Amino acid sequence: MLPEKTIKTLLQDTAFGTRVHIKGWVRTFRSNRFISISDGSSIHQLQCVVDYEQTDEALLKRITTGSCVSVDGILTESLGKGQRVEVQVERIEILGDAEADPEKGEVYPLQPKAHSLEFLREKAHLRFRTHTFGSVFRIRHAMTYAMHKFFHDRGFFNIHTPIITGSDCEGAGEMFRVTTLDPLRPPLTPLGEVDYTEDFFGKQTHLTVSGQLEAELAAMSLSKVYTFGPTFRAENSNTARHLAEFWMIEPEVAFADLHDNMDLAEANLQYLIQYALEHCADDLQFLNQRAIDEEKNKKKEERNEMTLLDRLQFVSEQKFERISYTEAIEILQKSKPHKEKKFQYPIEGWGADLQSEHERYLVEKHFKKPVILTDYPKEIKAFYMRMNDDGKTVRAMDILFPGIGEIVGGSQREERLSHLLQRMRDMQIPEKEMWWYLDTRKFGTAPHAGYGMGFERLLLFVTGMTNVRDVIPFPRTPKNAEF
RNA sequence: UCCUCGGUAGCUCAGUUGGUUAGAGCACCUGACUGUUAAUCAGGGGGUCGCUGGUUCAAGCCCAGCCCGGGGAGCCA
Repeated sequence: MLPEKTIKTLLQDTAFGTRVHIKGWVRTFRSNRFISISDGSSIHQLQCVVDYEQTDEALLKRITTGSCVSVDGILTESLGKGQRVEVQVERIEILGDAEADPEKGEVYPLQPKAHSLEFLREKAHLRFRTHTFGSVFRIRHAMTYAMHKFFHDRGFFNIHTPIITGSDCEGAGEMFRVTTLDPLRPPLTPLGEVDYTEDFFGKQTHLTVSGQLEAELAAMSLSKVYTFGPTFRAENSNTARHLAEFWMIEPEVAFADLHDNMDLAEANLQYLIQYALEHCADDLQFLNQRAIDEEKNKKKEERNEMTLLDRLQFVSEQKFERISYTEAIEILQKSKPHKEKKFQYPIEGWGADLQSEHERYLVEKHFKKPVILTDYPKEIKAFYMRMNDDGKTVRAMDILFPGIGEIVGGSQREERLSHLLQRMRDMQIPEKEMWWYLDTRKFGTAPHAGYGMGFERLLLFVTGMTNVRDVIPFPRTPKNAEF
């Protein structure tokens, strides 16, 4: 039977003397008397006090770290320090042993001590049971909820864009193929090529790399829409910021220009951070302390100037700096590291894409706050971004966060058919396959704008974790699809 | 994919210029203790030193190739 109250609510309870029932997993068992139990409802455990003299010794032996127990007892004010309430155990039942004897079976791998994140990544099926990952995934949930709430409260409609896509020109990198053909003996055309007309969908299909183009279609009627779904990139990226399967939020707004777009994205980010500060205080407090402890092992120059909580507070209040790409190049050319030739990649001048180190300089050294870069050269941006009157730049915007880099990438979209067609020809995007996208520009086209926000990158910032593989339950990266 | 650092007990790590039987803390087992907070104390078991090959009288240590992981870069969210 499901317990009436979670440990989270019991820890707040003042009904001392009442009988309570809890179920959960043992974190530690101290002094043959104190069982620290977690049910995941909060970062905190409930201490259950067992009378070892009145309890069967064989049963006590089975109360080990990781085992699952059911407890009936009396809620009391704690006699010891360190916790407000505890439960005097009347009856304890082992629901699931966590075998502790190596001769009988495998040892439960999680000990009541700090494990490395790399080790826990290989034990992703069990890492939910640690403080850190419990906190991370409670926060991940809160951010999912707050994301929907943010858009819902502003009159947006959530659109489920397809995960399997028939177009391979979404313009955002390598795609995973989706097929039911026999890989060893695919049907062939007379020319000896694979005959995809025989495939499940009658054409080549892939996993989506973005829901943007479909979201644009919906925005041309529902005005304000957003997607929040999984996204797939078959890039051989091996970094702390990239996943082959990640979650992305893509709002698309009719009648919005680039400024509206920046305002929305800034409000979006600040709302989520404030929501976390307000609703995830316990978990953030834990992660804050965890980060402080971690920093102690680092060199002075690699340490953060602010704690996690300070950073969240700061970013939720500060206006983001907004500058154009052109201004950014000027700042970089006047910068100390440029003059002293400290950049690994020299500033090539106007037109070149910014390197990570340049973005980091702008965000972490020059402005010391989130920066929105706008109006990039058209050559380094996607075909659907709206051309400026100068004919050289497009209405793009990237939001750069300290320690993370690009957290949002967006633009005002090119709504003028002739301009769009010109760009597609320049960049060799096949018009034929994009007929449905071009139709929106033929029939009642409207100015509109949108952006993509990397959910895991947002979570990096909110939780203070430093690798996206540690903010998604089961990370998919090159050479790793375990669990 | 490139650069770089690493892989030694279940975990975290030490292991000197190549040299006898490869160590510590935690975990585990046995016992003691019992209002603890990652409980404490005593004792015990536990190793294909990532894999393959090479150099050498002798390799955890040197060399080559491969596998895996971290950090950085590129691609981007």
